[in-house]
Amino acid sequence: MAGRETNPNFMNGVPELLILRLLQQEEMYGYEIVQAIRSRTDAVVAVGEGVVYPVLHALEHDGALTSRRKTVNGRSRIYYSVTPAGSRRLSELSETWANLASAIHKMLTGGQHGEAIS
Amino acid sequence: MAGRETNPNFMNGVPELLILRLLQQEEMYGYEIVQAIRSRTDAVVAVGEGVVYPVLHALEHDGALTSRRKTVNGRSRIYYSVTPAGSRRLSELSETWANLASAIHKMLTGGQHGEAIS
DNA sequence: CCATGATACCTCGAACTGCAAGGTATAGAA
DNA sequence: TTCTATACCTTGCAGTTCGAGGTATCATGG
Repeated sequence: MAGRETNPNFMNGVPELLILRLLQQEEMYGYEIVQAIRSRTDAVVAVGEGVVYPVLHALEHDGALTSRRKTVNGRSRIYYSVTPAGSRRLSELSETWANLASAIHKMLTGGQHGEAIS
Repeated sequence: MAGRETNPNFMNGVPELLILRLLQQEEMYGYEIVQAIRSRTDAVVAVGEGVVYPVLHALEHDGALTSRRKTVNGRSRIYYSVTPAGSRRLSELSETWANLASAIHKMLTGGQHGEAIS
C-alpha cells in the first residue's frame, strides 16, 4: 500500500496479476507457480523464475502475501498465501487489466471513430 | 525484420499495434494519432508523442508504412499509410494480442486447474 | 505588435519491466 | 557417481515506454 505508485506504464504488472490470482485460489510455492502459469496458458504466457521470485518477494514485502515453510519429501518449499491487502491489490489489478483489454479490443474491432449506435 | 521467434517480452508492442490499426483504417499524422488513441480509449491508453513518433519512424524504416507530406492550413503534416508488409505485421500482432488476452482472461475467470471440457 | 496557446514535428536521457543465465542445494534414478 | 528434476535465489542485459525538452507555424487577444 504505502509502496509505490511510481509507474504509470499501462502495460505492466501482468505477472503480478497472474501470481496473485493463482495464490488466491490455492496456496502455492514459487517453482510451482512458474509451471502453473505455463501450463494453464498453454505456454502463451511463460514467465521464468527470474520473474516470479522477485515478484513474490516484493509482494510479501508489501504485505500482499504471507509465506510459510513446509518440507515435503525432504524438499523445503515456501508456500505463499494472499492477505486481505493482497486481495484488494488483486481486485485493482484485475479491473485495470479488464479496462485495458476492453479498450484495446474496441480499437481492434471497432469501426472508424465514435461509432453511432443507431 | 524478418527474423523473430526470440522470446521477446510478451507484453510489449501495444503502441505499435494500435498505431497500425488506426492507420489501416485511415491515413493519419503523428499528432493526430496521439489524440485519436487517447480519445478512442477514453484515456485508458494514453501514449505520448515520445512514443508515437519513434514508432512511426521505425515502422517506416521497416517498410510497414509509407509517408507523404501534405500542407493543410499552412501546417505541414506527415501522413502515414500502411503498406502490404505493414498489413501483415498488423495481422500478426493482432493475433498475438488476441491469444494473450484470451489466455489471461481464462486465468482470471477460470476455476482451479485444467478442467476437462467434456 | 507581442504574448499565449494550439498545432505539428522531433530527440534525448531516465526508468522500468521482464528475461536469460548463472549459482546453490537436495533427492532420486541410472 | 553422474545426471535429472526439484527448489530456491540474484545479477546484468536488453528492449520499451515515459517525461521533459526543443523547434516552428498559425490564430487569437490584449
